[in-house]
Parts: sequence; structure tokens; C-alpha cells
Amino acid sequence: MNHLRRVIHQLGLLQIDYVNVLVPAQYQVPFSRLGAYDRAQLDELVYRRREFTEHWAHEASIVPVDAWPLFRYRRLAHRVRPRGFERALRREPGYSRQVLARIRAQGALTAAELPSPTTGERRLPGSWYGTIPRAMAEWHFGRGRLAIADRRPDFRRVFDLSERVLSEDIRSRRVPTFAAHRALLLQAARAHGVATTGDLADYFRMPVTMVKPRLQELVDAGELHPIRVHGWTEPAYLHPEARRPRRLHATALLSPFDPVVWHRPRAARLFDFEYRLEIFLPAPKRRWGYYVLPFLLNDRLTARVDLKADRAGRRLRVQAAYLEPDTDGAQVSDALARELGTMAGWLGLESVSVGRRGPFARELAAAVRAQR
DNA sequence: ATTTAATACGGACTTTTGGG
DNA sequence: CCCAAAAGTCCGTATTAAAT
Repeated sequence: MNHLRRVIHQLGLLQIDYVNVLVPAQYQVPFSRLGAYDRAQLDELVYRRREFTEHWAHEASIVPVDAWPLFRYRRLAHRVRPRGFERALRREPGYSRQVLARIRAQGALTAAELPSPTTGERRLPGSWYGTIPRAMAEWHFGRGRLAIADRRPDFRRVFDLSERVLSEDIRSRRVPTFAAHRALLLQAARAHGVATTGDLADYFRMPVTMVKPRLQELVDAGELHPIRVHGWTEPAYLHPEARRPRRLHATALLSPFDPVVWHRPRAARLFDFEYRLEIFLPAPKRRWGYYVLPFLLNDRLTARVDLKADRAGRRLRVQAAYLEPDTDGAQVSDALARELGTMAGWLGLESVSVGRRGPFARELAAAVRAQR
């Protein structure tokens, strides 16, 4: 639990995607760079002790409760406007308050348990939200009136009034806007070590124009160092606590939403790794596959694999495998095969099977066989 | 000072599936 | 039926920077 706590504080956030390991895969491969950990630990820290809370940060995330006052800029700007939602609200102006009143009276509820508008449809076809009550809950959550009190075993959120989730101390704490922005940027810089303006802005999804003057203030105050990095065209910022290790030892299959790669221009700049998420592409247009995970080995992204957890067959399927250019395949296939075995283990799968797609598949398959 | 170019941003749209 | 989750592309518009 201390490890989990430390990781979230270090990064300033834990993207919900990390936690997807707990969900029987909306995405076919649940994942976590944290490796195997107990769902109970997270529940304890977030929903029982309330040391952390859910908030839109980079995307849907868990953040330290102390950061809640810093995200006011995001709550004020939060928009939920899927097709038909605003029309439904105009038709029934009291619905927003009605949802809050229901939760106030009955206690925490999931979106499915919220009342429908009395006029018109419950469904919101063609939107990610699916239903009007779900979109309404998301709207209130984004604005800060509702907070996530709990998660059901299937990971659906339980919404409650934020005053019943967060302390009065936290909710009433006012941080001047610019100071809040600086605090978040400094947190982003700490997580990055060295970063461009775009990198830092993207960490908590701030507009670049909002970020630039704040970065200058941090430089003037000596809290960030402006530097140039060899091979980077843009100016960069160095966090004073950033350390460059002589050697880097790391072995990990990264989520597409891992901070190491979530900002694609940075991944390209640091690792010369061209990466794009292809879950939204029609199947025939995909170059690598539906759900492709980069493989980090020490200080390089060395390969990528399209994974799927075949729960019925109790095996982790590697649907396609690709080695990055100028990479020692033998070394990578060995380490990757081990990592796949580990992942299968914490997913509760019995074996790893490698398909034939991708030029690295044959070599990887051999390495996986060799480890059995 | 005015026009043009560059950049940023917001919104709409795309995909998938297990389990309650 | 309902819920979990989200990057990139395109396009129109707004703001800023550069050029004349």
C-alpha cells in the first residue's frame, strides 16, 4: 500500500487506465505498470481513507485530495455536451437539480440508479455516455458537485455529493488561480524531469497559452531551470530535483496511456518511437493492431505487441509483434517473453500464446516456448 | 497600421466488449 | 440494457505573431 501511495504522489496522479487491471477488460488487455496489486489497497486509500480522490487530471484519474483545490480551473471549464444532452436539459430545466436532490435524499448512487428525465428518452444514442443520467452525473462530477464515493466490483462509479466525500477543509481551500497553475506545472515537471512547454501543458491538459507565462514565473523564481537539450528543437525546462542515472534498468509493457508515452510528440522525441492508438481506427486501416503496448527495456522502447486477454481460453494472446529498428532481437525477445509470462500471471491466465502477425512474432514465439 | 501567416483551440466523430 | 474508458483527425474559428 505504501508503494501505491508513493507512486501516486510521485506522479501527481494515477490514471484510471492503470487500474483497468481490476476490470474484466473493457479493453482486451487490462494492464498496470504497478504490476500485481490488491484492489483492496486502492479501495482503502481512495474510497475508505480518502487520501486520494477521483478527478479529471490528465484524463480520468486518481489524485491526492490536496490537489483538489488546484483543479478548480478544470471544474469551471468542464463541459459535457454530447448530442441531444443540452436539448434534453432545455426541455427539463429542473433535471440537473433533481439528480442532486435524489442523491442527497438516498445517498450515493450509480448512474444506472439515477432517475430518468420525466420528458423524453433516457437513452443518448451515439454518445459515449449512453444515457442522460450518466451524462448528468458526469457533468456534476466534472463541475465538482458530485464526487466518486466508491467503485462497484465491476468498476462502475458510485456518485455522491462532493461535500460527503471531501472534507470542508479541502473544499473551502482557495488557491489563487495562477499559484494553482504553477503548482500543477511544477508537479508535472517533477514527474517529467526534463520537458518542453507542450509536455508540461499536456500533463494536466492545460492550454499552452495558459501555461507559458506561469512557466516564466517559475523560471524567475528559480523553481525551474530553462535549458536546451541536444536534438530538441524546442526549449526545455529542467526540474531542480531531476537526476540522470548512469544506467537505467527497467522492464515493462506500457499502457498506451502511460505517462512515458501518453504525449506522442514526447515519445517520438525521447525514444524515436512513432506511436498511435488504433482502437478508433476501422480494422483494415490499422497498422499494428487494436491494442498495442510498447515494450520498455532499460532506456529504450524496443518492441510493440498487440495483446488480448483470452479469459475463456485462459491465455494471454500476442496477436502481433514488432521489433523497433536497430534493436537486438535476441535480447528483447527473451526479456519480453519473461514479461509476458509475468503479466499473464497477474491476470490469472495460465499461458502465453504468440500469433503469426508481425515480423517479430516468430522470434518471440521461440523465446516464449523456450521459457516453458 | 494593416494584411497575412501561423498557431491554438473547441467540437464532432471514430472503436470495442465483458459482466452485472 | 447499461457501464467502464479515450487519442487522433478534420474542420471552423479565434487569437497571436510576423510581414509588409
